[in-house]
Amino acid sequence: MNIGSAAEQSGLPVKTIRYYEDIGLVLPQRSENGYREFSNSDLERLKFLQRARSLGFSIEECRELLSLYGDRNRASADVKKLTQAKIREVDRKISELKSLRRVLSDLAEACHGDNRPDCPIIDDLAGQSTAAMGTFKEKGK
Amino acid sequence: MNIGSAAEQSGLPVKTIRYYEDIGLVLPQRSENGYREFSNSDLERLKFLQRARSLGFSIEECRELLSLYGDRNRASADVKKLTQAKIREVDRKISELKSLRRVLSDLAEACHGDNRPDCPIIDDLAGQSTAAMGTFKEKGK
DNA sequence: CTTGACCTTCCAGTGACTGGAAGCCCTAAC
DNA sequence: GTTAGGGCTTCCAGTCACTGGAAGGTCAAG
Repeated sequence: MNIGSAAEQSGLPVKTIRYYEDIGLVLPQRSENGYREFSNSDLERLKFLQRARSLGFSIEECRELLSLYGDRNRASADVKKLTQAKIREVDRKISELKSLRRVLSDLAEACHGDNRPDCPIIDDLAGQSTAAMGTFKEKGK
Repeated sequence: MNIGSAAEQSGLPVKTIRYYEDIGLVLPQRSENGYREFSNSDLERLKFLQRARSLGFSIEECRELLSLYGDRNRASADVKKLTQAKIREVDRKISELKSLRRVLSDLAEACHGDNRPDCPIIDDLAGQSTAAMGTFKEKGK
Protein backbone atom coordinates (compact mmCIF):
# COMPACT_ATOMS: atom_id res chain seq x y z
CA MET A 1 0.00 0.00 0.00
CA ASN A 2 1.31 3.48 -0.88
CA ILE A 3 1.50 6.38 1.50
CA GLY A 4 -1.68 7.94 0.11
CA SER A 5 -3.89 4.99 1.01
CA ALA A 6 -2.11 4.53 4.31
CA ALA A 7 -2.95 8.16 5.07
CA GLU A 8 -6.56 7.68 4.09
CA GLN A 9 -6.99 4.51 6.11
CA SER A 10 -5.17 5.68 9.20
CA GLY A 11 -6.65 9.15 9.26
CA LEU A 12 -3.19 10.72 9.37
CA PRO A 13 -1.91 13.30 6.87
CA VAL A 14 0.75 12.10 4.43
CA LYS A 15 3.23 14.60 5.81
CA THR A 16 2.69 13.31 9.32
CA ILE A 17 3.33 9.71 8.27
CA ARG A 18 6.62 10.70 6.66
CA TYR A 19 7.48 12.53 9.85
CA TYR A 20 6.65 9.44 11.91
CA GLU A 21 9.02 7.44 9.72
CA ASP A 22 11.72 10.09 10.23
CA ILE A 23 11.50 9.70 13.99
CA GLY A 24 11.30 5.93 13.76
CA LEU A 25 7.72 5.26 14.80
CA VAL A 26 7.00 3.26 11.67
CA LEU A 27 9.42 1.60 9.25
CA PRO A 28 7.75 0.78 5.93
CA GLN A 29 9.62 -1.16 3.23
CA ARG A 30 10.45 0.55 -0.03
CA SER A 31 9.30 -0.59 -3.46
CA GLU A 32 11.70 -0.71 -6.41
CA ASN A 33 10.60 2.75 -7.46
CA GLY A 34 11.49 4.15 -4.03
CA TYR A 35 7.91 4.49 -2.87
CA ARG A 36 7.08 3.55 0.70
CA GLU A 37 5.25 0.26 0.91
CA PHE A 38 2.99 -0.05 3.94
CA SER A 39 2.12 -3.51 5.19
CA ASN A 40 -0.97 -4.31 7.21
CA SER A 41 1.01 -4.19 10.41
CA ASP A 42 2.46 -0.79 9.43
CA LEU A 43 -1.10 0.35 8.95
CA GLU A 44 -2.03 -0.98 12.39
CA ARG A 45 0.76 1.01 13.92
CA LEU A 46 -0.41 4.15 12.14
CA LYS A 47 -3.98 3.69 13.34
CA PHE A 48 -2.67 3.08 16.82
CA LEU A 49 -0.68 6.29 16.64
CA GLN A 50 -3.60 8.27 15.29
CA ARG A 51 -5.79 7.14 18.14
CA ALA A 52 -3.21 7.53 20.88
CA ARG A 53 -2.28 11.03 19.69
CA SER A 54 -5.93 12.02 19.59
CA LEU A 55 -6.15 10.87 23.21
CA GLY A 56 -3.43 13.33 24.09
CA PHE A 57 -0.44 11.02 24.44
CA SER A 58 2.80 12.69 23.42
CA ILE A 59 4.99 11.22 20.73
CA GLU A 60 7.33 9.80 23.37
CA GLU A 61 4.41 8.28 25.23
CA CYS A 62 3.18 6.81 21.96
CA ARG A 63 6.59 5.27 21.43
CA GLU A 64 6.34 3.69 24.85
CA LEU A 65 2.80 2.48 24.25
CA LEU A 66 3.83 1.02 20.92
CA SER A 67 6.61 -0.93 22.51
CA LEU A 68 4.18 -2.25 25.10
CA TYR A 69 1.81 -3.02 22.24
CA GLY A 70 4.49 -5.08 20.55
CA ASP A 71 5.54 -6.75 23.76
CA ARG A 72 3.78 -10.05 24.33
CA ASN A 73 4.84 -9.99 27.96
CA ARG A 74 3.65 -6.49 28.58
CA ALA A 75 2.07 -5.82 31.92
CA SER A 76 -1.27 -4.10 31.67
CA ALA A 77 -0.30 -2.33 34.91
CA ASP A 78 2.27 -0.29 32.98
CA VAL A 79 -0.28 0.82 30.47
CA LYS A 80 -2.84 1.63 33.12
CA LYS A 81 -0.29 3.71 34.99
CA LEU A 82 0.45 5.75 31.86
CA THR A 83 -3.26 6.26 31.27
CA GLN A 84 -3.92 7.37 34.82
CA ALA A 85 -1.06 9.83 34.72
CA LYS A 86 -2.60 11.22 31.56
CA ILE A 87 -5.96 11.56 33.31
CA ARG A 88 -4.36 13.54 36.11
CA GLU A 89 -2.71 15.76 33.52
CA VAL A 90 -6.04 16.37 31.82
CA ASP A 91 -7.67 17.17 35.16
CA ARG A 92 -4.98 19.69 35.91
CA LYS A 93 -5.44 21.36 32.54
CA ILE A 94 -9.19 21.50 33.00
CA SER A 95 -8.96 23.22 36.35
CA GLU A 96 -6.38 25.70 35.07
CA LEU A 97 -8.68 26.57 32.20
CA LYS A 98 -11.64 26.94 34.52
CA SER A 99 -9.85 29.43 36.69
CA LEU A 100 -8.69 31.27 33.61
CA ARG A 101 -12.26 31.40 32.41
CA ARG A 102 -13.43 32.92 35.68
CA VAL A 103 -10.93 35.77 35.41
CA LEU A 104 -11.77 36.45 31.78
CA SER A 105 -15.51 36.50 32.35
CA ASP A 106 -15.18 38.75 35.40
CA LEU A 107 -13.25 41.12 33.19
CA ALA A 108 -15.73 40.93 30.33
CA GLU A 109 -18.61 41.58 32.70
CA ALA A 110 -16.98 44.62 34.20
CA CYS A 111 -16.49 46.12 30.76
CA HIS A 112 -19.31 48.25 29.41
CA GLY A 113 -18.21 47.40 25.88
CA ASP A 114 -19.22 50.62 24.17
CA ASN A 115 -17.16 53.15 22.29
CA ARG A 116 -15.93 55.05 25.27
CA PRO A 117 -12.17 54.90 25.54
CA ASP A 118 -12.34 53.68 29.10
CA CYS A 119 -11.97 49.91 29.48
CA PRO A 120 -11.58 47.93 32.68
CA ILE A 121 -10.02 45.00 30.87
CA ILE A 122 -7.14 47.10 29.65
CA ASP A 123 -6.89 48.72 33.06
CA ASP A 124 -6.61 45.32 34.63
CA LEU A 125 -3.94 44.21 32.23
CA ALA A 126 -2.10 47.42 32.94
CA GLY A 127 -2.26 46.66 36.65
CA GLN A 128 -4.66 49.44 37.66
CA SER A 129 -7.54 47.06 38.04
CA THR A 130 -10.68 47.53 39.99
CA ALA A 131 -12.28 44.54 38.30
CA ALA A 132 -11.11 41.02 39.12
CA MET A 133 -8.93 42.53 41.80
CA GLY A 134 -7.09 40.13 43.97
CA THR A 135 -7.40 37.26 41.53
CA PHE A 136 -3.96 37.95 40.28
CA LYS A 137 -2.06 40.09 42.71
CA GLU A 138 0.94 42.04 41.53
CA LYS A 139 3.92 40.04 42.64
CA GLY A 140 5.58 42.39 45.13
CA LYS A 141 8.18 44.75 43.67
CA MET B 1 16.68 49.83 35.00
CA ASN B 2 18.64 46.83 33.69
CA ILE B 3 17.09 43.71 32.27
CA GLY B 4 17.55 41.78 35.49
CA SER B 5 15.39 44.12 37.58
CA ALA B 6 12.90 44.43 34.73
CA ALA B 7 12.61 40.65 34.78
CA GLU B 8 12.19 40.56 38.52
CA GLN B 9 9.57 43.28 38.56
CA SER B 10 7.58 42.07 35.58
CA GLY B 11 7.72 38.40 36.45
CA LEU B 12 9.12 37.52 33.04
CA PRO B 13 12.38 35.62 32.46
CA VAL B 14 15.29 37.64 31.10
CA LYS B 15 15.37 35.49 27.96
CA THR B 16 11.72 36.17 27.31
CA ILE B 17 12.18 39.91 27.60
CA ARG B 18 15.00 39.84 25.05
CA TYR B 19 12.75 37.78 22.83
CA TYR B 20 9.96 40.34 23.22
CA GLU B 21 12.38 43.02 22.14
CA ASP B 22 13.36 40.93 19.10
CA ILE B 23 9.78 40.74 17.97
CA GLY B 24 9.15 44.39 18.69
CA LEU B 25 6.85 44.18 21.70
CA VAL B 26 9.05 46.43 23.77
CA LEU B 27 11.78 48.84 22.70
CA PRO B 28 14.08 49.76 25.55
CA GLN B 29 16.81 52.37 25.10
CA ARG B 30 20.43 51.32 25.35
CA SER B 31 22.96 52.67 27.84
CA GLU B 32 26.47 53.61 26.76
CA ASN B 33 27.74 50.17 27.71
CA GLY B 34 25.19 48.52 25.43
CA TYR B 35 22.95 47.37 28.25
CA ARG B 36 19.20 47.65 27.78
CA GLU B 37 17.74 50.49 29.81
CA PHE B 38 14.11 49.93 30.78
CA SER B 39 11.97 52.96 31.56
CA ASN B 40 8.90 52.86 33.75
CA SER B 41 6.67 52.67 30.71
CA ASP B 42 8.74 49.79 29.31
CA LEU B 43 8.18 48.04 32.62
CA GLU B 44 4.44 48.72 32.34
CA ARG B 45 4.40 47.08 28.94
CA LEU B 46 6.25 44.06 30.30
CA LYS B 47 3.82 43.67 33.18
CA PHE B 48 0.96 44.03 30.74
CA LEU B 49 2.44 41.31 28.59
CA GLN B 50 3.06 39.01 31.52
CA ARG B 51 -0.52 39.31 32.61
CA ALA B 52 -2.08 39.03 29.15
CA ARG B 53 0.03 35.98 28.29
CA SER B 54 -0.93 34.32 31.56
CA LEU B 55 -4.55 34.91 30.58
CA GLY B 56 -3.95 32.92 27.42
CA PHE B 57 -3.69 35.70 24.86
CA SER B 58 -1.30 34.82 22.05
CA ILE B 59 1.64 37.05 21.22
CA GLU B 60 -0.27 38.52 18.28
CA GLU B 61 -3.29 39.18 20.46
CA CYS B 62 -1.00 40.82 22.98
CA ARG B 63 0.36 43.04 20.25
CA GLU B 64 -3.18 44.05 19.40
CA LEU B 65 -4.10 44.63 23.04
CA LEU B 66 -0.96 46.71 23.52
CA SER B 67 -1.87 48.90 20.59
CA LEU B 68 -5.34 49.38 22.04
CA TYR B 69 -3.66 50.08 25.36
CA GLY B 70 -1.63 52.81 23.78
CA ASP B 71 -4.54 54.19 21.83
CA ARG B 72 -6.30 56.99 23.65
CA ASN B 73 -9.27 56.60 21.36
CA ARG B 74 -9.55 52.88 21.83
CA ALA B 75 -13.03 51.50 21.99
CA SER B 76 -13.63 49.22 24.92
CA ALA B 77 -15.93 47.26 22.62
CA ASP B 78 -12.88 46.00 20.71
CA VAL B 79 -11.21 44.79 23.84
CA LYS B 80 -14.36 43.16 25.12
CA LYS B 81 -14.82 41.36 21.82
CA LEU B 82 -11.30 39.94 22.00
CA THR B 83 -11.89 38.83 25.57
CA GLN B 84 -15.16 37.15 24.75
CA ALA B 85 -13.63 35.30 21.82
CA LYS B 86 -10.96 34.10 24.22
CA ILE B 87 -13.65 32.88 26.62
CA ARG B 88 -15.29 30.89 23.86
CA GLU B 89 -11.93 29.38 23.00
CA VAL B 90 -11.36 28.39 26.61
CA ASP B 91 -14.84 26.85 26.78
CA ARG B 92 -14.12 24.81 23.69
CA LYS B 93 -10.86 23.55 25.13
CA ILE B 94 -12.52 22.63 28.40
CA SER B 95 -15.18 20.56 26.73
CA GLU B 96 -12.66 18.80 24.51
CA LEU B 97 -10.62 17.91 27.56
CA LYS B 98 -13.71 16.68 29.38
CA SER B 99 -14.62 14.30 26.60
CA LEU B 100 -11.03 13.14 26.42
CA ARG B 101 -11.11 12.50 30.13
CA ARG B 102 -14.23 10.36 29.80
CA VAL B 103 -12.58 8.12 27.23
CA LEU B 104 -9.40 7.79 29.23
CA SER B 105 -11.18 6.93 32.44
CA ASP B 106 -13.44 4.41 30.72
CA LEU B 107 -10.29 2.76 29.45
CA ALA B 108 -8.54 2.84 32.80
CA GLU B 109 -11.57 1.34 34.49
CA ALA B 110 -11.83 -1.50 32.00
CA CYS B 111 -8.20 -2.41 32.62
CA HIS B 112 -7.52 -4.84 35.42
CA GLY B 113 -4.05 -3.35 35.77
CA ASP B 114 -2.21 -6.43 36.94
CA ASN B 115 0.69 -8.28 35.38
CA ARG B 116 -1.30 -10.31 32.92
CA PRO B 117 -0.31 -9.43 29.37
CA ASP B 118 -3.85 -8.72 28.35
CA CYS B 119 -4.79 -5.03 28.38
CA PRO B 120 -7.99 -3.43 27.12
CA ILE B 121 -6.34 -0.04 26.76
CA ILE B 122 -3.83 -1.38 24.26
CA ASP B 123 -6.59 -3.32 22.56
CA ASP B 124 -8.59 -0.17 22.19
CA LEU B 125 -5.66 1.76 20.78
CA ALA B 126 -5.11 -1.11 18.39
CA GLY B 127 -8.72 -0.85 17.26
CA GLN B 128 -9.98 -4.10 18.78
CA SER B 129 -11.78 -2.33 21.54
CA THR B 130 -14.55 -3.69 23.69
CA ALA B 131 -14.07 -0.88 26.18
CA ALA B 132 -15.08 2.66 25.32
CA MET B 133 -16.57 1.29 22.14
CA GLY B 134 -18.45 3.71 20.05
CA THR B 135 -16.84 6.73 21.63
CA PHE B 136 -14.35 6.84 18.82
CA LYS B 137 -15.52 4.80 15.89
CA GLU B 138 -13.03 3.67 13.31
CA LYS B 139 -13.43 6.08 10.44
CA GLY B 140 -14.77 3.80 7.69
CA LYS B 141 -12.12 2.13 5.58
C1' DC C 1 43.73 42.26 40.28
C1' DT C 2 40.69 38.76 40.52
C1' DT C 3 36.31 36.91 41.25
C1' DG C 4 31.65 36.49 40.23
C1' DA C 5 27.36 38.39 38.91
C1' DC C 6 25.28 40.49 35.22
C1' DC C 7 25.08 41.85 30.64
C1' DT C 8 25.69 41.19 25.38
C1' DT C 9 25.01 38.52 20.77
C1' DC C 10 24.34 34.56 18.13
C1' DC C 11 23.10 29.91 17.16
C1' DA C 12 20.52 25.85 17.91
C1' DG C 13 16.81 23.11 19.88
C1' DT C 14 12.05 22.20 21.60
C1' DG C 15 7.15 19.46 19.80
C1' DA C 16 4.74 17.98 16.34
C1' DC C 17 4.07 18.94 12.55
C1' DT C 18 3.18 21.87 7.94
C1' DG C 19 4.28 24.22 3.55
C1' DG C 20 6.72 24.56 -0.52
C1' DA C 21 10.13 23.71 -4.19
C1' DA C 22 12.25 20.67 -7.41
C1' DG C 23 12.04 16.66 -9.48
C1' DC C 24 10.79 11.37 -10.41
C1' DC C 25 6.96 7.87 -11.52
C1' DC C 26 2.75 6.20 -13.37
C1' DT C 27 -1.53 6.10 -15.82
C1' DA C 28 -4.73 7.57 -19.15
C1' DA C 29 -6.22 10.33 -22.89
C1' DC C 30 -5.30 12.20 -27.20
C1' DG D 1 4.25 9.03 -28.67
C1' DT D 2 3.47 12.58 -25.93
C1' DT D 3 1.35 15.27 -22.75
C1' DA D 4 -1.31 16.24 -18.57
C1' DG D 5 -2.46 15.01 -14.08
C1' DG D 6 -1.76 13.18 -9.81
C1' DG D 7 1.05 10.81 -6.59
C1' DC D 8 5.43 10.01 -4.94
C1' DT D 9 10.34 11.42 -3.45
C1' DT D 10 13.77 14.51 -0.78
C1' DC D 11 15.17 18.55 1.45
C1' DC D 12 14.73 23.00 3.49
C1' DA D 13 12.29 26.33 6.04
C1' DG D 14 8.62 27.93 9.03
C1' DT D 15 5.39 27.59 12.90
C1' DC D 16 4.85 29.22 18.29
C1' DA D 17 6.88 31.03 22.21
C1' DC D 18 10.31 30.49 24.10
C1' DT D 19 14.82 28.11 26.22
C1' DG D 20 19.67 26.66 26.57
C1' DG D 21 24.31 27.35 25.84
C1' DA D 22 28.69 29.28 24.18
C1' DA D 23 31.78 33.09 23.91
C1' DG D 24 32.79 37.23 25.49
C1' DG D 25 32.21 42.35 27.44
C1' DT D 26 31.10 45.17 32.01
C1' DC D 27 30.88 46.26 36.67
C1' DA D 28 31.26 46.36 41.79
C1' DA D 29 33.35 44.25 45.82
C1' DG D 30 37.16 42.53 48.24
